Amino acid sequence: MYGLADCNNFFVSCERVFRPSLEGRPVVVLSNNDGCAVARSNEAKALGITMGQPLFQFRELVQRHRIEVFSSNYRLYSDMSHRVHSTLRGLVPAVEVYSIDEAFLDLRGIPLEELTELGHRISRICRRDTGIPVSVGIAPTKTLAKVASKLCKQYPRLNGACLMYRAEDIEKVLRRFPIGDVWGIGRRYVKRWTAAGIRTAWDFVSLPEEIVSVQMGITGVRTWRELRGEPSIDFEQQRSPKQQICVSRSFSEEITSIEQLHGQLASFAAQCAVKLRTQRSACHEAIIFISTNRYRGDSEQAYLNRMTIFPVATDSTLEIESGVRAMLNDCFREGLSYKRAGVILSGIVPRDRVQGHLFDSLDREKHARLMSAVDAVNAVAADPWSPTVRIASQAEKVLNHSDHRSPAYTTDWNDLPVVHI
DNA sequence: TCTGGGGTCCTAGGACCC
DNA sequence: TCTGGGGTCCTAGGACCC
Repeated sequence: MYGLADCNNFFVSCERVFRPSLEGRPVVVLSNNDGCAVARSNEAKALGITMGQPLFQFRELVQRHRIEVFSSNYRLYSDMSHRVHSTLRGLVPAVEVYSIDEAFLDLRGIPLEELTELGHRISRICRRDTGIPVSVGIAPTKTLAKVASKLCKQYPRLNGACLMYRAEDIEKVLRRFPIGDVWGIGRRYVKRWTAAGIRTAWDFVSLPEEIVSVQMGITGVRTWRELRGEPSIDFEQQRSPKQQICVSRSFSEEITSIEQLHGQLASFAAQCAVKLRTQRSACHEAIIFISTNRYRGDSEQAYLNRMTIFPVATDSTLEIESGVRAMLNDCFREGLSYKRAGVILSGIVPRDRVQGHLFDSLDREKHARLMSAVDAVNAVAADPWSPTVRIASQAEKVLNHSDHRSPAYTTDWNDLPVVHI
């Protein structure tokens, strides 16, 4: 049996831990740049605010219902996420961290009759030790565990845990479960299946395997099998290193000068490099892209990008940034207004297995020593957007709105709150 | 006026190898 | 008229996830 522990309205719950007076009130957390709603309390959902809805579309609701609005505060959320995950590790044999607010639990070997109580215990202890409400779904496969955890949210009477394993119970649930809510079936497939009269998860599992295979390939067949109770998606305890690392942002204002754009891209490059070093990798490729505001119909649109190849895989901020600078000089077009840009690193290999190069002229030892010194100093400051030590081309100012940011309560003592009552 | 960011996996087709 | 067989690697695009 597998479990899925899913934090309820996670970002909102994080804010509520430190502002208990927000309990019972409508709360929304916004995406970067204060653009869209990315987390909503149940009260905010009830007011009709949808996932990903732009703030300007529901400003009036905010006023009318005194909705509490927050900019996203990832330092707080990722620290709270670590707390939840480590709490879970203390309660079950193995945990697969799936996302910032979800973890799969390996429950093989635990007697069936103990599972419901275990689920409730997990939910209770997470709440007690971290302040975060957690829904625990338990079922024979990961996909069904996901279904079960959704039921917890739908039915408060389940008290945070739902065990689902008897065939007749599963059928009863799947018959009422919209196909689009199934893990692995997204918008495109919903459209296709609905057009064919397949609306519920039960309709889907009742299809012959060949049809699913032809329409959706092997990934669809896995989902189909999982819904039928056959485990087909591996449980992966340790996280594999990322194969691609990206930092990108929309700017709060449009940028026209190459110098200003360079400052932002240099910051993105530096943050990418930190992520790369944190996972002890090096990269063979860097890509940049710059683009205009895609929502503006009244000006010229462009999406420009370049790639650089490093013959010897690198994790040096200096080397990556100089590649970024060259690419920007190459693709920048005068006269456009840029709204979004990003840096992507790929061709990622483990740092201790970097292939050397006969004609390499760089003193890699020296770069490595410098980078680890820089990382050590910046780790103390904790804020990736204003590091203590940075290369000169990095912008000092982030061109980003975050007008409703809460303090980084748990990680930064410079940021400690005034008193909230 | 205002519209997020960061990832993964699979497949088909082309280039290339012997 | 008839034109082999068996592979690998890479890339772009499409789907998905949170």
